[in-house]
Amino acid sequence: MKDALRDLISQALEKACADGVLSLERVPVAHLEVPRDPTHGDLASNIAMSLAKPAKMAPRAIAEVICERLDRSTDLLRDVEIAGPGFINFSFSDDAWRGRLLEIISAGDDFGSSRVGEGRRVQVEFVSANPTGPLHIGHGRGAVVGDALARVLAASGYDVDREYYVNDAGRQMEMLGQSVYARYLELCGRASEFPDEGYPGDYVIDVAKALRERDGDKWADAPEGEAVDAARSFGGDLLLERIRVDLAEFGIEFDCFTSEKALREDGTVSAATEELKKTQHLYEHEGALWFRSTGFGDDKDRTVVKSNGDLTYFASDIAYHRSKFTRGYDEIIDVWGADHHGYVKRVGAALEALGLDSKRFRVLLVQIVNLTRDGEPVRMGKRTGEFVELRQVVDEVGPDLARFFFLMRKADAQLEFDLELARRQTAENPVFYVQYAHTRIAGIFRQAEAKGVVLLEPSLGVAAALGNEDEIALIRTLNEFPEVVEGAAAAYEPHRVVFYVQRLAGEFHRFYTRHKCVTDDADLTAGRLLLVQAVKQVIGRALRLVGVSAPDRM
RNA sequence: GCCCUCGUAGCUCAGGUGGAUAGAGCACCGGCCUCCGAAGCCGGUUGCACAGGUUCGAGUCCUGUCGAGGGCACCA
Repeated sequence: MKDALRDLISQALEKACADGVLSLERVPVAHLEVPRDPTHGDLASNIAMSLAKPAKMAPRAIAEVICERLDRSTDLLRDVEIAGPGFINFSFSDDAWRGRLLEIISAGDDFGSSRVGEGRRVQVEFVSANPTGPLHIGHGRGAVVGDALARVLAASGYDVDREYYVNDAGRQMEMLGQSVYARYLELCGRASEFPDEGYPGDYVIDVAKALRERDGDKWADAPEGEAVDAARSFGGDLLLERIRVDLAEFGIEFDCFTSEKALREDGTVSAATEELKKTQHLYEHEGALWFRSTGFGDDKDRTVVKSNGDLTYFASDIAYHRSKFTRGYDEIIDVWGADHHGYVKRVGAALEALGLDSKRFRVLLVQIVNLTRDGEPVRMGKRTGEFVELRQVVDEVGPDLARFFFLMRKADAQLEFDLELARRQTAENPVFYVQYAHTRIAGIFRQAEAKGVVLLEPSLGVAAALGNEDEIALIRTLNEFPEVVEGAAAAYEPHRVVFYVQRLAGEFHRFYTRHKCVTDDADLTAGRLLLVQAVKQVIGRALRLVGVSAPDRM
């Protein structure tokens, strides 16, 4: 409908130019949007205002010119009016809306999908937590945002891959190895000294136990270096597996896990470093090799090769991101915790230095989750050993609530998660509000079936029974869905889908209390069933789009 | 000190890429089930941190001030 209207406006503008009442170098495409205030029609255009300057005419006069030349021979429009400083407000006819309802139903679960992505390959990298411990609630937020974003992009016609980057090389893993080794020695009844910077969490003991179960006491007498290596690789594998299971139970899966260690071992990192050396953006200082990231807007230059010859983590990062380009992705999205925001510039700088288009690289920063219990902050951190694991939270409140909750804010806003409140609200919360709308509609159909109502094939004739304000308003809201999804994809803001579905559910609940669907009037019943079927379809699709279930019974 | 993200109702948060009279939920008070599930609906009070600027028009863009959180390693 929007496209049809846009065409009508373009025609009117061209006609106006031909008539000589309007002089424009080129006819612009009208921008149409749904007005906040429903009394301002179904769609509003500000085109007259934006043309005021180039056409050297008063906005309202331009609006007049357009309206006079608008083709009204079709039954698309019911009303057109000029309002305020020069808005043109369009109202569609009820017939047009009923026709739209049928289109929505026949599109089925494809309604909401689009092809704006044009099949472009996009990679979403998210979670990417070090396999040095279980996931905590902050990772959960990143996981949910990344997953929902991937789903929204896929629905918008992108070819999406989900990737997890495993930082399994470097110091953190070394500390894990030493920590596990120390616990292992304790279990074997040997003297051990727990490393100062080690991981104190109890899970490390579990890992040590598992190692001992597999290998017995053999590492207790092995050279320490070898034993720590074994502990590290065993622990890393085990913890990564545990992360994978936790995420899978949360409904999140990845297409690909890329190992930093593998990138180092197969020469990807050194190759990227060599490549960078050719660019003149590296220089030597005090025995180390530096990247001149300040040349690309960074605060300070960054080390790539330490003076002892080791490659830094940054070197791996450069190589890893370079590999994303060579793997043929058109767009690269990283979902990072906000505490890593300092790295955005330097990675972008490195890509640019390598001659890659850093505009195709985008970082979505997910802000910190402030965990509280009855308003009191809960301290977290692997270092202190006290933190709330993601799986505890998911077990406590369920995956649907956890997901929904994380998506009720935009990613770059800080979020407070109150465990006690979440637990208490389990019976009464926004997810159930939406899911309840879905089950209510399922209930309507159960009722209809019980009463022996025969469901009719969708047709204009059946839809003809619909026409009151609430019915048309509901269709109008349904119609907004594809644009919401498109907008969410374009802005990388999956939370928009969540807000939309809450609005739709609310509108349905209101409709439900005001109007009965299964009535004595067969025509009205058929029409209303058609309408609520569409509502159920869209709520279901929207919920699944953010990974939340849409049950028929609760 | 420099950088990043943010500042909207008592609290938690939206505000669709600059539009018309800024919205939800929670909380508080009062109503609504002989009728498709009351996990619902209806009614009631308050707000864009502050000061400039850009233009027909700013919660939205720019600058500054104040405030919150985070980041500023040859750590990962």
